Amino acid sequence: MKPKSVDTVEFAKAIADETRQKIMAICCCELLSVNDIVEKTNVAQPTVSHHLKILKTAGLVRSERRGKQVLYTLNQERMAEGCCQVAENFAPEHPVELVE
Amino acid sequence: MKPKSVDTVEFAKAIADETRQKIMAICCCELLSVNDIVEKTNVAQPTVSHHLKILKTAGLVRSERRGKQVLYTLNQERMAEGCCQVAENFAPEHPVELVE
DNA sequence: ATATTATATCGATGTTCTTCAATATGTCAA
DNA sequence: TTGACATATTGAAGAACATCGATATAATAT
Repeated sequence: MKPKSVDTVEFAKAIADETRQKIMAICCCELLSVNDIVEKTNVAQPTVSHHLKILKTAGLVRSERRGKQVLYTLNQERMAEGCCQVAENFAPEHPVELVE
Repeated sequence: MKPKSVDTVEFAKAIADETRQKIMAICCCELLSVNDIVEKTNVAQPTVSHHLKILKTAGLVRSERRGKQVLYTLNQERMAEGCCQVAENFAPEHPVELVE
């Protein structure tokens, strides 16, 4: 069974911004609050929330409320799926696959 | 020694457009003239040239002049490298690799 | 209830991007 | 060298996007 299909345009658009890639890198292996991300990026809080929403809509971050805070973390599995789908579509002769 | 590094923001921006992905899909495994691409996409010729330039600047297509025509083809190797670099940066716990 | 803290939404502004008509450049044939 | 064809560039218009101040919503504690 194939993994859930990925909209490669939406995927690419979601990651096609420097600020978003900063955010993605920061919360790649960590569960961080919005304020943590604001402090680590020097980007205004509404801007961070805006980018998190885009990433969330694309399925690239998970979030959970912890008291007053909302914690975000990158969804690495979806990231890997997106990358594999792009490669499958546009580099069929250079196959790329998930390693177990 | 690591392969040539990829600017993941430039890579993502280059592929983050529906028209460009159409063009990429069309000339993925073929060497096509600009006019071929125009006909297959129903996009105006200047628009196609514009997108080809963006892809070329990002290193994602190769081109060669054949008489009056200029033939383009997708650079699958660079595509695969871009995908792997994105995965390496943003899905380190779900490693993705090029298969030989 | 009220104050405090954390995040989301709204609204405005400036920037970047896509698109295409018009035009320029390049290539070849007669 | 003139004409025809193929592609690239220019310039302009509109759409999409990033950014942030102001404000709304949500959760908690006192």
